Amino acid sequence: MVQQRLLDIAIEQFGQHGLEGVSTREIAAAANTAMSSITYHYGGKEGLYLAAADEVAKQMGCDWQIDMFEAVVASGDPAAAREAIADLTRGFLQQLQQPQSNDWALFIMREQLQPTEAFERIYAGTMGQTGKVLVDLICVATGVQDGQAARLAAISLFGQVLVMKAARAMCRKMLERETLSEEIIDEYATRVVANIDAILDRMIAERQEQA
Amino acid sequence: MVQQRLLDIAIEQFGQHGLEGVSTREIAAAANTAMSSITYHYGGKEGLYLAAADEVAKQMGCDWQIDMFEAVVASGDPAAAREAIADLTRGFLQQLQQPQSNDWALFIMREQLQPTEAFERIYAGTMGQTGKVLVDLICVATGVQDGQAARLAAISLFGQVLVMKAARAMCRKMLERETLSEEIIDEYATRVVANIDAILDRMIAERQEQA
DNA sequence: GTCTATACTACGATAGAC
DNA sequence: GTCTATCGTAGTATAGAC
Repeated sequence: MVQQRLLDIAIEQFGQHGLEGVSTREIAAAANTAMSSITYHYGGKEGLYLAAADEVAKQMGCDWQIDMFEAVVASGDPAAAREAIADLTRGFLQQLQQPQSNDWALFIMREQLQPTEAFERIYAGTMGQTGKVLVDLICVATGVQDGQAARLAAISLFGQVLVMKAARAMCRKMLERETLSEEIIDEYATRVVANIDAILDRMIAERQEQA
Repeated sequence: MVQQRLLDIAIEQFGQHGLEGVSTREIAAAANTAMSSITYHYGGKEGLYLAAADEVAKQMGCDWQIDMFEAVVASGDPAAAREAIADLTRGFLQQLQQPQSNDWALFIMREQLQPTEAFERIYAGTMGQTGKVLVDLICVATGVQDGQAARLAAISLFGQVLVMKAARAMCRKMLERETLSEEIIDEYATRVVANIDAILDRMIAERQEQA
């Protein structure tokens, strides 16, 4: 399928070099087709970019099932929620480590720095849903009612995962490694899960102090 | 000064659009000079880019004094180290919030995604030094001897700060705000400092368990 | 639907006037 | 030092053949 080939290569190339860093000729050549196919199927470079964003939103969350986490939220069980947060964290950290996530992760990072309409499309998909579930899980795990407090906490948890991808070059330097092996990532995941445990405990203590 | 104008605009433009996303003509025009000035002063586009990276490394850490934190490390006082980590966190979060950091922060983010020689230069400056001090402070604050454990912890702390800049578009969406006000950032800083406190306590407990 | 050929614009580098 | 002029290359879009 010419269209799927074009999309895959578009995500890879746009992610790596940005919208302006790639030529439609390059993308077409890599997809073994003529440049004018892009004009025909997507109306032009911009159209292909937005189509790639939709594809990113699709690929991003294909691995996990939000429903399971939503069920935990519905159950209202704090211990289960805490376990679910740890699972979500480990899963996301592992997904970010897999090479096939590189393409769409780069694409998203670029859109974070300079959001365009493409970011709206991506956030409307898996990203927004996952964020919402994480916030809800934090509320259940801590008993916190204040949505704002839970959202801020969710961001701080997410940051600990994100950093391994978003500041990967710095992490490599700090850890004095050429590549970040699976063992290192596992070690880091253990650290982050312990951190989250400590943070949730702290949030519960804060809530009880207030009362 | 033509050269300083070129550097400032280069950081801004290269940061926003990447090396290939800007033309030397645009940069020269924005600096009110001729394109050939870039060839003359920096040898070409590439030379200007590397010069911009050096300028970024300079601007990045101009605000704070590493020496002060190094003195705390030398003192070996755990309570002072903990306070220093909180100060460093708050300071960096505030610095990232200031609009003038946008230009060089974008430049660095781009280099994290696709490191070039420019990243080496930036890391060799403030970034590497700050990272090292943070690791040392964590060792002092927790009594942890294992450098690797401290480095992983440092990364998780840094991630909580970084996320507000690197995933700003997502944070805005999650917090349902068009702009991230100073109040929100203060609230977030309070959350992160409390998180760090809890994490350091947890690390001390882990160390005592091991013994 | 997919390709070739072509029109038009903008790029970076350089030479040379001042 | 800073400018203008120009060269060769590469970009997107489009028209038309098959």
